[in-house]
Amino acid sequence: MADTTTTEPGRDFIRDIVQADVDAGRAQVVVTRFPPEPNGFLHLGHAKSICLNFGVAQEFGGRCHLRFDDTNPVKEEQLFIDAIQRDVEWLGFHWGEHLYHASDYFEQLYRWAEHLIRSGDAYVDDTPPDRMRAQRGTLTEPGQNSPHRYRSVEENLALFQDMRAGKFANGACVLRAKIDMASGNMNLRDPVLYRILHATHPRTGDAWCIYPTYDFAHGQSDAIEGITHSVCTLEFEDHKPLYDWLIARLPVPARPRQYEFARLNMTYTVLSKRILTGLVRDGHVSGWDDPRMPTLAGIRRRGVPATALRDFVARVGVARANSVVDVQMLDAAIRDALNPTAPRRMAVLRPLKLIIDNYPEGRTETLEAIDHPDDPSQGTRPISFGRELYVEQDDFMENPPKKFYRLSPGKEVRLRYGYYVTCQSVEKAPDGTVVALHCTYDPQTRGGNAPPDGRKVQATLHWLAAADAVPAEIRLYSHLFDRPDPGADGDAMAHLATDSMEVLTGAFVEPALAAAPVGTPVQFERVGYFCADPDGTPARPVFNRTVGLRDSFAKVKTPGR
RNA sequence: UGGGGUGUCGCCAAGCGGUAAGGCAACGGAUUUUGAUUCCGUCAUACGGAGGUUCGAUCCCUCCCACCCCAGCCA
Repeated sequence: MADTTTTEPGRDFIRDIVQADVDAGRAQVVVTRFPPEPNGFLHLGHAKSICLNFGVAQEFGGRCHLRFDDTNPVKEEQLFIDAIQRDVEWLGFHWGEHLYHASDYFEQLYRWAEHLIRSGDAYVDDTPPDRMRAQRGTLTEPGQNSPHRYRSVEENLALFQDMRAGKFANGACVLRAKIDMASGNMNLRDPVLYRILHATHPRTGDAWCIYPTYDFAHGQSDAIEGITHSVCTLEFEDHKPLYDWLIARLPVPARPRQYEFARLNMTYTVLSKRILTGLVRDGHVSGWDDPRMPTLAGIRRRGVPATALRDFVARVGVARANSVVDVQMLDAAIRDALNPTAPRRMAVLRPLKLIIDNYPEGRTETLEAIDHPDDPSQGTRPISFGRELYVEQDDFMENPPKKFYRLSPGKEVRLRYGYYVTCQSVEKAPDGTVVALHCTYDPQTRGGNAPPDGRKVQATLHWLAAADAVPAEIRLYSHLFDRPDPGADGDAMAHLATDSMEVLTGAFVEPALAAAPVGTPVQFERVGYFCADPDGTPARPVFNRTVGLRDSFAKVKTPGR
C-alpha cells in the first residue's frame, strides 16, 4: 500500500517565508493549522490548503493542527466534523494529538473580550443591524460613530455579562471593537466581535448564547496554539490589520503571522461550499460523495487515489495570482498515479455479439492475459474464449471512414490475448441495427500472436467470452457543469450539465471483477480507469469511471473542437 | 483622488538586475498484442502598456490599463 507523494513539493513564496523565518531564528518549530468550518464537506480547494499546511509542517519538521473553526452554531454539524476528519486522513495527513476546536477557547476568548472592554477598546452596541449597516458608510464614504461608542467600561462590562447570561434576544446587541469608522479598510470600522445566537452548538450545546466572530476567534486561537504561520486565502487579506490589531492588544501567549495565497479554481467546476451545499440539498447529485462532486469524498468514491490529489496540488503550485486550473491537469495527475499500478482487465461497456463461425460449436478454451504490461510481477490470469464473444459497439463500423483501424466487413483485427478474427458478415435486426458480427478466426494466432506468414493487423480489441461474462452496471461521469466558467455570470446552477452521468446497464466485465473490492482501481483496457462502487453486489457489480484513457482516436473522429 | 491585491506561452507556474525553468495542453516522429504507456523532438527575441534609471530590467522608479477582494451580528 504505497501511499507516498510522488511529486516532490515545489518551492513557493510561503515556503520561502517559512524558510527565512527558520533561518533567522524567528521560528523554532514551525506550527501551522488547517482550520475548516464544519459546515460542509471538504473539496479540492481544501485539498490545496491541507497539502500546503500539513506539507509545510512536515517539510520543516514542525506540526500542523486540525482546528475546527466552529464559531457559528447555526451552520455547523457533527456530521461535517466527522467527514472532515475522515477526508484529511484519507488525503494522507495526520494531526496526531493536535485536534482542536475554536469552541475549546470560548471561555478564554470571553475573558479577552472583557480585557478589551476594560482597556476601552471594545463596547457593546445595541444599534439595530440595518442601522448599523447604514452607519458603516460605503466603500468610498466613511462611516459614522455609533451613539453607544463611548459607554463607560462598567456599563459595557455589565452589558456584555448580560449578553452572556442570555438576557437579550438574537440581534439585540453586539460587542464591537473600537477602531476607526473612517478607515478605508471596512474591517476596521468597529467590527463585530461577539453576537447573540441562541442556538445549540454541536460541541458546547447550550452553554453559550453569544459566539465570537471569525475575526475575534481566529487569530487568538492561532496564538493559543502557538501557530507560527497562519496561512489562509486571499480574501482574508483585508482582515490581517484587524488580526494584528487584536493580537497586539491582548495578552496572548504568542504572535502568529498571517499569510495569504490564491484559492484553487478549476474549469468546469465549482468550488463554492454554498453551491455544493445546494447541489446536495436540491438533489442534483446523490450526496456529498456523489462521484461527480469535487469533494474529497466524491473524488475518493470516483476512484481517485490520494496520491493523485497530492500530486495534482503540487503541480498546481501556490501563488498569489487568481487563476483557473484546467481540469485536464487533474486528469493527467490521476492517470499518472494509476497507470503504473492499476491491474488491467477487460470490460465491454456497450456489447455487440461476435460469432466465430469456424470455431467449433460448444468448445471453450482458456487463454492467458497479462495483468500489467509494464509490471511482470503482477502476473497473469486465465480468461476464457469461445465461439460467442462480446466486443465493443464502437469497435465496429459497417462503412468505416479513412483512418478507422478497427472491425468492418472484410477487415481482420486481433482480439487481445485471443486470436486474429476477420469480419465476414453482419447480422441485422429488421430495423437495420447491427445485432451480431459473423467472423472467422485464424487458429494459428492463438494468444493474439502473429501468424507464421507475419500478417499484421492495425487494431487490437478487447472482448469477453459471452459464456462467462458478468453483467455489470457502469457509470460514466463527466463535468457537473457544461461550461469552463460556470460561475462567471453569477448563476452557476444555470450551467448544471444535464448529461454528467451516463449509466450503462448492459455492460459486461471479466468474471474476476465480480468480486472487485470497492474503491480499488483497475484499468479496463482501451477504455479507462474504473473502481467498484458500493452500490454494486457480486452478482451485479457497479463500476465508476475514474478517468478515461487518453484517446487520440477521438480527435480523428471529431477533429477540431 | 476608498482600501487591499494581481498581471510571465492556450492553462498553471519558476524567475528576486546579467540576458525567459518545469508541468498540463497541442503538434511531429519512434517503439507498442491498450489508437494507452514509454521514448525522442517542436512549442514566449518575449514577461499588461508607456516612459525612466542602468553597460544591461521580467526583475528598480514613474504614470497608465485590466482583472480580483472588501460595505454579514458568515467563514
